[in-house]
Amino acid sequence: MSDEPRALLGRARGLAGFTLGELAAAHGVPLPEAPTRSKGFVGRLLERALGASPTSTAMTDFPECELKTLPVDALGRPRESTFVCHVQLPQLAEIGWDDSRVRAKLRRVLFVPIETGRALAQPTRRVGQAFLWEMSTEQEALLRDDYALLASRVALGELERIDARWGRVLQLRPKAANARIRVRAHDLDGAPVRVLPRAFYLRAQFTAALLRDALPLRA
DNA sequence: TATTGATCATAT
DNA sequence: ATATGATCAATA
Repeated sequence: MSDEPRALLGRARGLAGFTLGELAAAHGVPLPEAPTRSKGFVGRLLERALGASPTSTAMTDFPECELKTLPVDALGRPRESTFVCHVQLPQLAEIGWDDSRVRAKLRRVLFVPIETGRALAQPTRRVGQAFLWEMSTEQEALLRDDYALLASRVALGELERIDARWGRVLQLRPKAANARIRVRAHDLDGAPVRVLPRAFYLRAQFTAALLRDALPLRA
């Protein structure tokens, strides 16, 4: 690998300790007024702070690295799952793990923890210690198994039986503006059907493990 | 309280 | 309509 990911990590670590308010001010970004209306704000702010091309058509935010903010509580535990990518339902059955978008996205990830919580107003939330993750053999085996399970059940026409409980580390959940949105898919006979869009997510328990491996607590 | 299913903003 | 950035809010 080039040293780009390392350089990026260094820059991300330089942001540790700053509040989102400070970061927004430094980049001339207005802070959203309603927290519920600002779901993607943190991610876009960090992209900007780290110089990712906002309109990158590439698979990942940076040539060799995907950027993900990670909301954590006061104890440093992830508060949410992590979105990976939409599922291409019509093609899922034909795309194996090795060629999947999930694997491409997760090849190398720069995680930036952000301390978040109901009691913490967005401008006062702080950036934590960023870390770089590349999946281990064991982690990839877990991801591959979950992907294979989900893909095979979809191929069997059982999409509607799949819920967020499936998968040990990788799950399939709705991903849409609302529950009435539909996308094209097809049933076992190849007949077109319209279904709620789904996406792959990493379970919070999984990213918690990544955090522990990367930033072990010290006494 | 942890997790699932639903939702919101922005851009192409 | 699709993709990326996610978090909200109802439920188990």
